[in-house]
Order: sequence, then C-alpha cells, then structure tokens
Amino acid sequence: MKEFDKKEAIFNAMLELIVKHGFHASPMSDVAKHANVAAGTIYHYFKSKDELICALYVRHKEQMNEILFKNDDPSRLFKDRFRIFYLLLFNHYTKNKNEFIFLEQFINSPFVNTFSRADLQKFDQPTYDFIRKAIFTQVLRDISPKILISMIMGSAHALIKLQLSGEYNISLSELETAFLVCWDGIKRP
Amino acid sequence: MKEFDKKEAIFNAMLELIVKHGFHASPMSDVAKHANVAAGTIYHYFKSKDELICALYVRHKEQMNEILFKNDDPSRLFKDRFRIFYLLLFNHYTKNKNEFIFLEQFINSPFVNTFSRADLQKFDQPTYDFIRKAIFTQVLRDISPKILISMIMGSAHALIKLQLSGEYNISLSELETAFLVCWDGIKRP
Amino acid sequence: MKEFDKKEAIFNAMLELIVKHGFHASPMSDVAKHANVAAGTIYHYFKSKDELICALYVRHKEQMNEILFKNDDPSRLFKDRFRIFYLLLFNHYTKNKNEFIFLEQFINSPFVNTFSRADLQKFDQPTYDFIRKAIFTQVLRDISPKILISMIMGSAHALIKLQLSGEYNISLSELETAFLVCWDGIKRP
Amino acid sequence: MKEFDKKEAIFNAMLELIVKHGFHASPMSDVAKHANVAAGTIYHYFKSKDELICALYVRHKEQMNEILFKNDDPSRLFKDRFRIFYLLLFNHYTKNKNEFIFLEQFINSPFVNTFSRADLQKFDQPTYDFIRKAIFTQVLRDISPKILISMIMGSAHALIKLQLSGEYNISLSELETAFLVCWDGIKRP
DNA sequence: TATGAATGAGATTTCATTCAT
DNA sequence: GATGAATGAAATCTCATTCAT
Repeated sequence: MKEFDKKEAIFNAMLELIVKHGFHASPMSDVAKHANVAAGTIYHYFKSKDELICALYVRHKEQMNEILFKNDDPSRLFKDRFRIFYLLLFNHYTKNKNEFIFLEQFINSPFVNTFSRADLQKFDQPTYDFIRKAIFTQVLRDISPKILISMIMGSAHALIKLQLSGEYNISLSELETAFLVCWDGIKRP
Repeated sequence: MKEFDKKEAIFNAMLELIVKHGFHASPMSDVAKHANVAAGTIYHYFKSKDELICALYVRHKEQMNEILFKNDDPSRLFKDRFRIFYLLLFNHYTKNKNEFIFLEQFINSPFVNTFSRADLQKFDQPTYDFIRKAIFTQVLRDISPKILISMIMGSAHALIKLQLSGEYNISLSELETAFLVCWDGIKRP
Repeated sequence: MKEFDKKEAIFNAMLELIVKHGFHASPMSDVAKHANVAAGTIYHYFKSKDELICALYVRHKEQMNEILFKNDDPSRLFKDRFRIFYLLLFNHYTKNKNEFIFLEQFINSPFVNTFSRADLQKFDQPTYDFIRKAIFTQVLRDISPKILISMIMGSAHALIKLQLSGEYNISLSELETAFLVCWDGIKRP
Repeated sequence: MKEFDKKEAIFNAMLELIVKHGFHASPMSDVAKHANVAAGTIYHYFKSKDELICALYVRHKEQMNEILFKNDDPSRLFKDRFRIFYLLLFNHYTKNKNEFIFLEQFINSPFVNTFSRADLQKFDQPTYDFIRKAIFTQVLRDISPKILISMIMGSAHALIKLQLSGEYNISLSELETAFLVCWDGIKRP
C-alpha cells in the first residue's frame, strides 16, 4: 500500500466516523481500525486529532472549489453560470452526504477557530470573486458581497440539509423554483 | 440558593462551555465549577450529560418561539409581520451570541438525532404554520413550505453568523435590504 | 480510608517504584496498583506525574530537615553537633534506602530544574545556616560555605552510597574514622 | 560519512538529549534526528536503547581513565600526583558538562544495575590501585580504600556539581583550598 | 549499510458517573 | 438535596523496534 493510500484511508475513516458520531465519540482507535492502519500510523501523517480534522476541512474546501469552478465559463450569461453553480452545489452535496455533514459540523464548531479569518477567507475566495464581479457589473443587487454570499450559501445549504434529512424529497422542478427564489432575491431589481 | 437557580446556573455554564470549547472538551467537572455546584448535583437535575445538552436545546427552542410569536398580530399585513419576525430573529441572536452558536452546533451534530423527526418538527411548528398560511393565502410563492422555511431560515442564520463573526458589520439599512432580498425571493411573483 | 492515607499511599508507591525501576519504567498505572487506588485518584491529588515526583522531593527534604535539626543544641560544642549531624545523616539513609536512592536520582535528573535555584536553596537553608555560623565563629576553615557544604555532603552521600551498595560494610569504628576524615578536612587548621 | 562518524554522532546525540531531558523523554527518534541518521540505523550499531546508554557509560569511563592516568608519574611525590588527579578531574568535567551530568544521572539510575559489581569495579580499577598503594605506603590514612575513594570522589564530584550549577563560581585559589580540605582529611595524620 | 514508514503495546491523562457522608 | 472524593474505562498520544526497500 502506498503512502497516498494510507493518508486517504485515514481521511475517509475520520470523515465517516465524525459524520456518524461527532467529533467527540470518534476515537482515534476507531479511525485506525476503519482505515486499516495502526493507531500510531495516523500520527505519522498528522500531529494530532485536531490537526487531522482541520486537514480534512482544508482538503474538502479545495476539492469543492475545484468542482464548482473548474468548468465555469465567464463568457456566458451570469444567470446561467450562477444556476450551474447552484445546481453543482446541490448535486455534489446531496450525492456526498458525508462531506456536507462534516462541513456543517466543522464550521459550526470551535474547531473553525483554529484558522485565522484570513485563512478562512482564502478558501472562499473563488466564490467571493464570482459574486463580487457580478455586483460590479450591475447584475446583482448593490449590496456587500459578503452579505449576498452569506444569504445565497445559507439558503442553499439549508436546502441541501432539507434534502439530506429525508424529511422531504425535493424534485427537479422544485429545485429550479428554489433557484428562482434565490435569484429573484439577489438580482438587481 | 433555590433549586431553580442551580438548574439555571447549570444550563448557563454548559451553554458557555459548549460555545467556547465544543461538546467534546466541555467536561461535567468544568460545568460544575462554572455553575458553582458540586459535580454530583448536576445529576440530580439531569440523568446524563447528553440529556443536559438536549434539555438545553429544548429550553432554547421554547424560549425562541415565545420571543418570535408572542406579539405576532395576524390581523396585520403579512409582509409586515414577516419583517418583524425577520428582525426579531436577527436582533435576538446578534444580542445572544452564545445561544446562536450553541443552536448551530447542536443542530449540526449527531446529538440532534436524539430527537425523533416528529419531536423536531414540533419545535418548528409555529414557524411552519406562520409560513404555510401565507402560502395558502397566496402571499408567498406556491412551493412546499418546508423548502421555503429552509431557505428563509438558512439565509437568515447565515446573515446572523456573518454579523457574529465580526468579519463584517451589517448596518440597519443593509439589514433592511437583506430583508428585501429574502422577501423578493419568497413572495408570490 | 482517609484522604491523608491515599495521598501517603501514592507517595510511597511512587517512591518504591522509582527506586526499583527509575522514573521511566514507573508507570502511573503501577503506582495506582501499588497504592491500592484507582488511576484517576492520583490525578485528584497531583496534576501530573511530574508534579507527583516533585512533590515527593519536597516532602522528603522537609522530613529530612526535621530529622537533622530538631534536636540540635546550639549550646554544645560544634564538633559534637556536627558529629551528630553526620551520624544522623548516615543512619537515616542507611535505614531508609529508598529515600536516599530516590533523592540521588532526583537531584541528578533534569526534574530538579523544575525548581528555581531559590527554591532549591530554601530546602538546604538549615544546613547552610548551620555551617555558615561555624565558619563565622572560626571553627571551620575560612572558605565559602557553599564549597564546604558541597564537599561535606558529597563525601557523606558517597559513603552512604557505598554502604547501601552492599559492596562494603562500614563498621561503627570506620564510620567514626570517616567522620574524622571529614572533620580534619574542614576544621580550621 | 564513515561508520565511525555515525556511531560517534549517535553517541553525542544521545548524550546531549539525556542531559537535557533525562533517559525518559529522550526518544530514539529524536536521537536519530540529532545524529542525522535514520532511526533504523541506530539499531545497526546498538541492539537497543538500553545498550546504547550503557555503551555510552563504558565509553565515558574508558576515556576518563585515559585522561586521569596517562600522564601519571609514579616516581613523583604522591601528594603532587594526587593534586594533579584532583585538578584534572575538576577541569575535565567543568569543561565537559554534558559528560558529567550524564555520568551522575547514569550511576544514580537503575541502569547501573545492568552491570555486575565486578564490571563496575573494573572501570574504577585504576583509581582504586592509585589510592590503595598510597595507603599501603603509609601516605594515606589506614582506612579501607573503598571508603577513602568514596569520600574523595564524592566530595570532588560535589564540588564539580557546584561549579556547573552556576550557583557559585569557584576560583583557582578556592580550588586549591578545596584540594587541601580533601588532602588534610585523607592524609595519614 | 542505510532508510524511514509502519507497527502496536503501553504510557499518561481525562472524564462521565457514582455513592458515602 | 448537595457534596466532591473516588472510580476505572477509555481517550489521546508516544516510542522502541522492525522490515521491506
């Protein structure tokens, strides 16, 4: 087994356990067992449990930015680009439940304070630039990009959470309507 | 010290510690210290740590519903009622940071699964009814209330989180704009 | 069992284990077993293993000062007082081997750096005063008390170590000669 | 890098770490890092950590005997030869602090029991012979050489420890006086 | 010889919970 | 009810040692 494999196995084991049981109640011994490595091996790759958890967050944010923006085509109409962004977000997380639940748990926990504000912003820079330009070109409401992004992401995540909860199954057409709810709120009136 | 006081002291100590350090890293012994009671005393009021945490959630939800709906006047225009609801939400949580952070941590953790789906819905019943009626009376978009509520609350909470993060200070006029972003999205077009 | 007993039991268990196996190789679990307490109980009395070890040193130094000086009679001839001091030292440690071995191990380990120089001097203050006065009254050589004390204690401890090693059994008359070796060296010529 | 260099590097790294942190708290991985070799390499030269530590002791004792006796001239007056021995001891250790601290730590730890009594005596044989002959020729007190050596070395080491502690700086003339303290004690009266 | 990733037993410490007072 | 000393299972993490390369 290659080094890469072990590190990945540890990441995946930790992700799964945190989602199932929370940060507390995800002992390193279980992570080791699920990853099929010795307990000590984890500490070869990560200094501590906290560092592993934070690395998991970083990894996720990087993967997500890749997914959301790799195919973005700035020459197209912003509304269309934004719709694709919105659907990619929804689709990825509804298909990768664990990543979403981990993310929500992480950013709402004191773990997030491990990072400086500047570090956190760095992870969200692509989204920030995406929205800021659209405000600048008068496509979106003239309001602080931070506010707009918060509201967009907040409602999108809430939607994803609803779908993942199993409490309600969102149809494709409802998703399109949800997109419009969002769009009608943020577009320049 | 009255019994009431001790229970309250325990609640508040636990709240503060969870906010500062997370569920993990908030030992009962610290809770006892902060509440100025003996460790054993906590177990007179709560069967276990988990039960205490869940009771804290229930207490919060009940208080919140009281705050949001006690002065609601169904005879007024829905848009105005909804605006007040929106502002109450924002104001309460930006003034009671700990409650908000605890809530977000709780509902994104596996602790929330302690409750059945029915129990959880019960806590949100007032909000659900509030929105459902407005859809029924054709004030709001004809879309599942669950979707609409998710999006409304998701974006509102994200806004509160932005304000609490200290990363950006939302002005009164920006708050009104944010309300319009929300309203323009959900109102029947 | 009273609190006092448990703390004492922990002290004694730790002493015995360190003497037998060294700081390393004296796990807290074994200390707990030997002291007949739960592992956690140790941490009720001491913050850490290091703190326990340091507390053991403090306890020993205090007991030793008590033993060496409680019956000292300043009205007697210094040579006689010093002889008693010398014999008390030898007798106590040859009868309490563990204390001696622990002490030697401790003061030659980096643990000793836990204490400031001032703290360490405090423990040796009675001996320092004892010797300093005798230099001042021209009984002992006119040399820095620190040097004199070092040499006295160094040779006395080496003698004790020889006896405890089992390599050689020092007779009473040899002990008296040893005392003279010391005395002839330090007395004002 | 030659084999010789690596072994030396390992010895020196171990010495430094033990002095700074003690036997416990000197992990082999750190030794490897300080010696600029891989962890596994240490095990080509030494069977185990314990063996490395013991080898370090043996190396030191052999070097020390070389230093103390290589220039000893039996045709000279014993008092002068002893004075040189005394000063060599003091000078070497005050200039090679780490060696001294390691030595003291080692001989006061249970590690020393790795060696049989006979082995230990072998290392001290040159000193033993040196003193025994002087007793036999009636220069020194007629007392067991073991006792005399213990007292000499004990007080000398204590003096070195005082100097190394930084607590007091021993001047050349004080060192000569200290020598006399020792000499007056041990010479045949 | 040399490497250093990997191991896993075992170390220290924590902490929810109990129970005698 | 209230206490807090005591428990001991379990958590995190360390580290001497091995072994495939």
